[in-house]
Amino acid sequence: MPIRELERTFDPALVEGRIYKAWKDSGQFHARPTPARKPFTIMIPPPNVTGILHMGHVLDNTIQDVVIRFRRMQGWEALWQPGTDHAGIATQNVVEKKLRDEGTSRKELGREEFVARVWKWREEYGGVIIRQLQRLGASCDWERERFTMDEGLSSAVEEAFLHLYAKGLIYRGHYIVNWCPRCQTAISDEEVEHVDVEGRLHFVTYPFEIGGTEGITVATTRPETILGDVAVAVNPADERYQALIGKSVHVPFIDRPIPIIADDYVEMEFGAGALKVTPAHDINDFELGKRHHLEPIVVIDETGTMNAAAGPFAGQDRFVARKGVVHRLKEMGLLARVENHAMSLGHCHRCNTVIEPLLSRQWFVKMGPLAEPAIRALKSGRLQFAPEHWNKVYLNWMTNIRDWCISRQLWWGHRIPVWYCDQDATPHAGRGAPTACTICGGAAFTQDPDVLDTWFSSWLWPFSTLGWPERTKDLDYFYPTQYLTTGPDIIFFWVARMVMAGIEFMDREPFPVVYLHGIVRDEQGRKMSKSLGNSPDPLDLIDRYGADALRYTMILLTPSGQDVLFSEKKCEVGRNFANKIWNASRLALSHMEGFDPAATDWKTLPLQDVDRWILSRLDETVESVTGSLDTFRYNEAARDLYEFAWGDFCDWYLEFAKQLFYAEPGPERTAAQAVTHEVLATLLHLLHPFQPFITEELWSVLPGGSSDGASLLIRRPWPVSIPERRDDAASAGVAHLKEIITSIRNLRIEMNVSPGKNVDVVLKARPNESGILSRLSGYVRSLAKVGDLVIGPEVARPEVAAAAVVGETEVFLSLTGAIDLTAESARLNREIDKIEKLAQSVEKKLANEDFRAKAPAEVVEAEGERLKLLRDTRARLADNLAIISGGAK
RNA sequence: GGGCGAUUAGCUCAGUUGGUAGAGCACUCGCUUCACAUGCGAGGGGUCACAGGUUCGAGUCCUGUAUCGCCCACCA
Repeated sequence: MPIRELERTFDPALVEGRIYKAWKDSGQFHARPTPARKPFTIMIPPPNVTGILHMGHVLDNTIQDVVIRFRRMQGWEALWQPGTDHAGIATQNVVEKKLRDEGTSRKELGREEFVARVWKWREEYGGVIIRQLQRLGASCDWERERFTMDEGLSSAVEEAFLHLYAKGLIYRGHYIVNWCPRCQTAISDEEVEHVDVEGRLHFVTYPFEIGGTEGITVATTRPETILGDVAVAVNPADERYQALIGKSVHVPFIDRPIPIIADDYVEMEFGAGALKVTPAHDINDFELGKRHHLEPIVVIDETGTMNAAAGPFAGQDRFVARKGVVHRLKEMGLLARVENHAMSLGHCHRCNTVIEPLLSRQWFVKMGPLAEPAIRALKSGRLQFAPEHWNKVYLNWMTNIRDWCISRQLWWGHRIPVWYCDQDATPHAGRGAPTACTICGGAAFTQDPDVLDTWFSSWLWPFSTLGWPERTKDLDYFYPTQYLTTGPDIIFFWVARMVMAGIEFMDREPFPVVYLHGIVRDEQGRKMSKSLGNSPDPLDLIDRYGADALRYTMILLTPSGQDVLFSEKKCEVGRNFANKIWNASRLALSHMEGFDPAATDWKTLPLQDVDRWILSRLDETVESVTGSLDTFRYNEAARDLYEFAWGDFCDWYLEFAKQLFYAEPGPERTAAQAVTHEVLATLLHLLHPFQPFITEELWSVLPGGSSDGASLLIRRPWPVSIPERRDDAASAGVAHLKEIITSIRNLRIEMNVSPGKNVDVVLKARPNESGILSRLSGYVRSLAKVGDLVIGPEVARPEVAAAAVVGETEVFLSLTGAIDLTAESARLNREIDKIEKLAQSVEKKLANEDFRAKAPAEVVEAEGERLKLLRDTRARLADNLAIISGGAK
């Protein structure tokens, strides 16, 4: 193809849309049960339906797309299952905000109408993130897109609930839960984010007599909960309080008499050694209260406001009340002192409101029985994390697991499939209301108003998306999946729970391997967030740098499991690399006229040393990239490709090949075309998972490539290693050649030879190297701009010359005109010093008897060889120095 | 309180069985040479956090220390 048909600079905007359409139209993303092939299944971590693409998604989905394309090319029936998560709280919040802007509210609309509005919102905006993923190049099987509120997935949720209910693993009860006063719902322990804060520890005296100031002093960080106190507790072994145990004191403000009780739980050393007991608003106090049969008193309601039981503070916000309580205590002389106190405070994962521990009636899943087999799965090796230190994190959580609060006081979500008899409140679990109450025979029922935690649907994702509870063909074929990758932030929310669900409902772990990548941070190492404004918009980056560049940069930047410090400028690496590939292809294509890869007979092609060398390097690259992808070292694969494509193919091979490209047509020229074509074609295959758009585009214009649906690069086979291609002798020869060329270029600059001027060079080489160097002499001439070139074992040194030693070859740059002898001798002295230092360190090593005796023979031998070479090099350089010095007089 | 990760060139980071320390960016010098200035060529720059230990040999293995970061945890 004539080169003018490809733009001088790669422009992603011109190709991305067209290529993506070609993939989708060809149906190449669609996976179906194929008996002849093995399934390779990846489940997309379903993004929030409210979400917009952020850098974390970019990393996550790029890795997955690299993997799925790699496996697809390897011949697996590769399914990447996409979809979105209904995200109960997040979505409800978004729609509620919209209603507020419209001047109405959820409660005004009523439940049914509100849910209808959420669905409508989802129709309008829910697809944003899906379209964004497509722009990134994600090759999901979009025909299979699922949503956690779909009919099928909802049915799976009911099935799971009823199954666990029947087994006695779901129960309902009054417990202290994490309550978000803003979202006005209970949340699970995992949804609470603990933040270290500097709190205040208030030492409050509870008087023996009403109105008195003599009493027992307790320490508390939450003075407003004083109103709900039912006891003061001390340690039974604490001598200070022995006499007081069993006596009673009065709660300030409301003068309620409460007992002083003894319990081991109280730490004598902490605070005042005495603890106020508020069972309704503290998890520990709740347990303590149960042990001592104390009735909890609720003083804070579900909006975080003090209720009627809070006496004088009723109606105040909890934090306003705290200030008021402290102020009044001081006035009453009951505040002994206040200390600063470092503590950690729970916040709502969704809205960052301070969590209120609240006594309420909720549904729970009993986790112990589910965790046990999930622990065994890891210990037996059927499940592994990568990097493996996450195994410990998983095990630690699993072994200390607590029951899962699954009910949410929301309207958007899967409603709990339990109906209560209107007469006697007996609960009945089932699909739809029962016909008659099993206890009283009543026929009127009301469904539980609460919905289930969003993760109660997400944890079923690996099989619910494939049809469960129906035993579909897809489910049989594609479950279990082969691989999961996600961020460590959802290891408990999602990963661990999927393992438990997979084992419980499918009798099989959902995946054998979980790869956890790092978190994308900004350059200062801060987490990217909306409020900090430090998160670039990935779509904007795609517009400016291209999806290929963004993908490649993210992969290159992400070593296994480490966090990534991202900045926009780093996208330039990926962009420049894409452009390099583009231009190398332009060069190659401009010399392909008349070349037909199908007609290539490799057996008769007159391959040269440089051809054998680049084919060797290509084969090494195929092997290393495949190996790295197999072992989740994506950044290493990307780096190896970068080095091969840029450092070997572009910098050297294409420069070598130009010699023949511009030569007369003939077998040698055809060989150069064939090798260039082969290397480029293979390179495009290897790069395709990382840079799908540009590689697909170039493949479509490469001879033998095609853009028709059948031979899209996305469906081409992954290159395999061809060991016969390796040629160590040619590789060593070319390595030597490159060093010599570099050395001549260096001498030219050191000697101030102008870039445009030819120089004459003499290479004095060992007999065994003269042959290959002579064969390669044309490359020395063109790449180092050499005029006369003499090569041989017995060649004469030019009279006026700058010299260098490369391996066992002496390089002489003939300088006919003026030579700066001072500069040259200074340079030689520097070189000699460098060699001398190296030689001395090797000598010292070899002089060590222990080294000679204990190190492996081949290491000792290699060091010996090295010393010989160093000494030889030094001697030759010294000779030249002597000649220079002689000539200088 | 427990666990984990990090500490290598000015910056961001690679470095998988221990055997002569690497890349990109930045920097210096020189080049618009017929694929590419998103480029080409040649360079400078590192007691691999610190202290011990194992070893003929340690960035790499072991122990400890320091600093930073993350996760888990019911001392109010």
